[in-house]
Amino acid sequence: MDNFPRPPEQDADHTLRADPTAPDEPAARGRGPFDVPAGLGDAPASIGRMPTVKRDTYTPDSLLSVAVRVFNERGYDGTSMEHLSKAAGISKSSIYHHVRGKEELLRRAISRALDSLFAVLDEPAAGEGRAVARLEHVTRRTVEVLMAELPYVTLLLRVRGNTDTEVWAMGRRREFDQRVAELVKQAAADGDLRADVDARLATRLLFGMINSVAEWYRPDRAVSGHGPEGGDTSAEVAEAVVRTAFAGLRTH
Amino acid sequence: MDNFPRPPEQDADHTLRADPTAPDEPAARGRGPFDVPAGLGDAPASIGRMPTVKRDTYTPDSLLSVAVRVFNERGYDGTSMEHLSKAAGISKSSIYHHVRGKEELLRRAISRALDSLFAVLDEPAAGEGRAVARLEHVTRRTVEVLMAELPYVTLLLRVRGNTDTEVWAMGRRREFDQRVAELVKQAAADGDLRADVDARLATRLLFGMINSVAEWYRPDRAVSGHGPEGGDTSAEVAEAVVRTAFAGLRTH
DNA sequence: CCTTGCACCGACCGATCGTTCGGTAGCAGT
DNA sequence: ACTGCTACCGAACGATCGGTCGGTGCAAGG
Repeated sequence: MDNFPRPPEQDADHTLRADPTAPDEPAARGRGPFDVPAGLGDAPASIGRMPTVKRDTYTPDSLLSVAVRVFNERGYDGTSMEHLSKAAGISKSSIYHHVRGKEELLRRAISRALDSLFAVLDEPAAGEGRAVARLEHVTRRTVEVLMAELPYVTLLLRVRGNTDTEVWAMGRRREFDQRVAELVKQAAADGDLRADVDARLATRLLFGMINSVAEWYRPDRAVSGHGPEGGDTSAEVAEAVVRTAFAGLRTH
Repeated sequence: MDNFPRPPEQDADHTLRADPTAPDEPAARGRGPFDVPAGLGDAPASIGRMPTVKRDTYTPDSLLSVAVRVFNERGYDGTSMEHLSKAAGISKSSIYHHVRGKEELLRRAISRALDSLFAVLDEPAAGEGRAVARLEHVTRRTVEVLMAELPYVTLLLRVRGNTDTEVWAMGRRREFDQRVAELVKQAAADGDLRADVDARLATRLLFGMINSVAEWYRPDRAVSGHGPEGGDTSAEVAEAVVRTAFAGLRTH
């Protein structure tokens, strides 16, 4: 029905593995003093202490980036703390040194996504000019933010509402949606959008197109040069979404 | 970011409920001989036995319809056999009288979705005429099937690849996708689709729009009369998707 | 009346869940 | 040398997981 890359190479069975000591990812690790953890390199600019060299241990944020990757591969409910510890290369109990628990990881990730998305609505171009132009701007920028914060936004889009955190996330997401829906309604009132499709339905279809980018875009494949080989840059995809959504697939 | 109706009214906490005997849904049930199970009424035409009256106990299919509803509310991984037994109004062990286990329920549901979707590609109008017309037909019919088989297709769309069944489902779904992608490529070669958006990307955005219907459509709200109050019928939504995807949101 | 078989049950299984606890090695500051 | 702190560990917690087992009540067939 849709596109997606690899299934997460399969744990064979996901219950009762043959050799329970076999590591999932970052091979045995002697646990010597200076083993660099698995998923560093995307941590925020290290503050204080030794400024550049050595960045060794986990911070809540660097651990988060590992956790979010696993959440997206297996689903939040399908991810155990054991999975996270294997992926991070530290023991299960060590995770609790950095964060309160599994749900805090989810909350941090979703917060980050929501903050980035709401920031789009505060950009000047989202509040000035004709409604249809503001709507196009928000569409373009939302796609760009989605791609820049891909794993965090992806997690947000998949929330089901099973915990308090998830219910809160769904509520804030609905807020964002309604802000955009108002733009659509205004643009329709201006006569800039086709009248034969209801504004609420149009909003939903627009978001359907935008959000679907999270289903197939993989940043490692995007190395600028577009075309059938390399992936596309963020701006190129955003432009294609705007063109397709507003002008349609068909030639005229 | 998108639309959706209610979060599933919250179990408060989802671990360690205050009163472990409190039922989740179909109140206590004295377990008398003629308690009618929770989710009947959408079972296939009852074969054999007493033809009309009495339809009491579960069949694999009627149990499936209950299970799929819960799967969609809580997510597959977030649903325990205990959740299913509460929703069905029978004990956990009784479920195993009808199906082999949790994963068989998933497999049956996904099979049903895939069969319905692939059937669209075998319709005459999907193979005759100009590629762009065939593509429009497949788009329209896929939306209609998605709405008719909503819970089953929704489940398919959310599969993550954690088990063998899920990997198989993702593979078959990719097949469907590629069949449609070929139609897009052909229509682009005919000059009927805009040349400034790559065919692969166009396919993905088209599916993004189609599949997003599963995120917000709720059949109980669709009582024919369209407009701002009642929902829309299947054919009306499908028509709107085709119009929006092929002609775009903007007026010309 | 007796047997058969279906739909269902409570009790229980070992495994795994998220989380807690009591450590310990190594470094910085004094 | 001692203290305090950070980042980590293994072992274990009670709860819950998907699934199995040996029944039980009852309608239908003989």
